[in-house]
Amino acid sequence: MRISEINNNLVLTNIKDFNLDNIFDCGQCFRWNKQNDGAYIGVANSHALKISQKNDTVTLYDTSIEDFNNIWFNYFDFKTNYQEIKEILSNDSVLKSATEFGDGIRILNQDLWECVVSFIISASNNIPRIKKIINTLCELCGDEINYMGETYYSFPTPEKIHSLGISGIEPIKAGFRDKYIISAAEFFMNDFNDAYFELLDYKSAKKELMRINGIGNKVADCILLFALSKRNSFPVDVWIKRVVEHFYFEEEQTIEIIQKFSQEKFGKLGGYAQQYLFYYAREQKIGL
DNA sequence: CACCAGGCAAGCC
DNA sequence: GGCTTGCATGGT
Repeated sequence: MRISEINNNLVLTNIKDFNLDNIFDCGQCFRWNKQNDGAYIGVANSHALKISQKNDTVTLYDTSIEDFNNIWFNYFDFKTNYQEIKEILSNDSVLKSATEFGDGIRILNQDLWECVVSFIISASNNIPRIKKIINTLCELCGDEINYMGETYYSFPTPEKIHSLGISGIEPIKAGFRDKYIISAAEFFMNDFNDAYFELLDYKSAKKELMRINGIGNKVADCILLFALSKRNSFPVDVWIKRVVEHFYFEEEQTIEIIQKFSQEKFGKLGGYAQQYLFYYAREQKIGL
């Protein structure tokens, strides 16, 4: 990767294993929106960003090299060698196809608190509505971010959300999940924070997360994978269940069996495998 | 009108 | 323990 600063934009050249459509459409994040010109605009870590790609050149608009180093380099997981991961996963014929299909997927390193709330909202919900609820929440009580002449909103703090209470967040129409969001905010105002979880391994971090009402097995695994760098985490949702059953089993299996099978099969690369499979299952219509 | 959506908790046995 | 059911809301 080579970085040059042109006007106020950062231009990254010779970028490998990186495709914005793959990254933003594989279901890991909810705050990026495609523009008419093909670029994406989103907010992460209280910073807005417009980003576009043409082949192996990626442009970050109106962004300083400091913000790239402090925020976006880690957010887009540039430290990880995806070529190597795909090579290893390709030993399995199904993953060979899935990694070719979702060639430019990367797992974003997302904010913990935002991830907790986002995946609480994801339960028994569909992706367009998850995005809408999160966006409304940010507009309701996030801080204004002025960027390229437009106003965007940061993800609200636990304190801010908690101060509104269940009735206060009613406008976001989260339905039965509203009480879970408020109780999660309490945890993050008291016992929980980033530093606390950094000390814990996969199993104990999962146990702690599941103390929160609204966080079960699958939601916890998503948070571990997307915000806590537990790349062995293999979240099993309905799509993953279908795709694993389709390729590796003759008939329907329980979630527990799917999860155990996949974790043993993919090991420390489980999270990457899960993302390639999820994208493959959803985008490549294979009769699932 | 049913049925479903990146599940979960509570209530049963 | 495992299994069933209700859950808010919006889209088909």
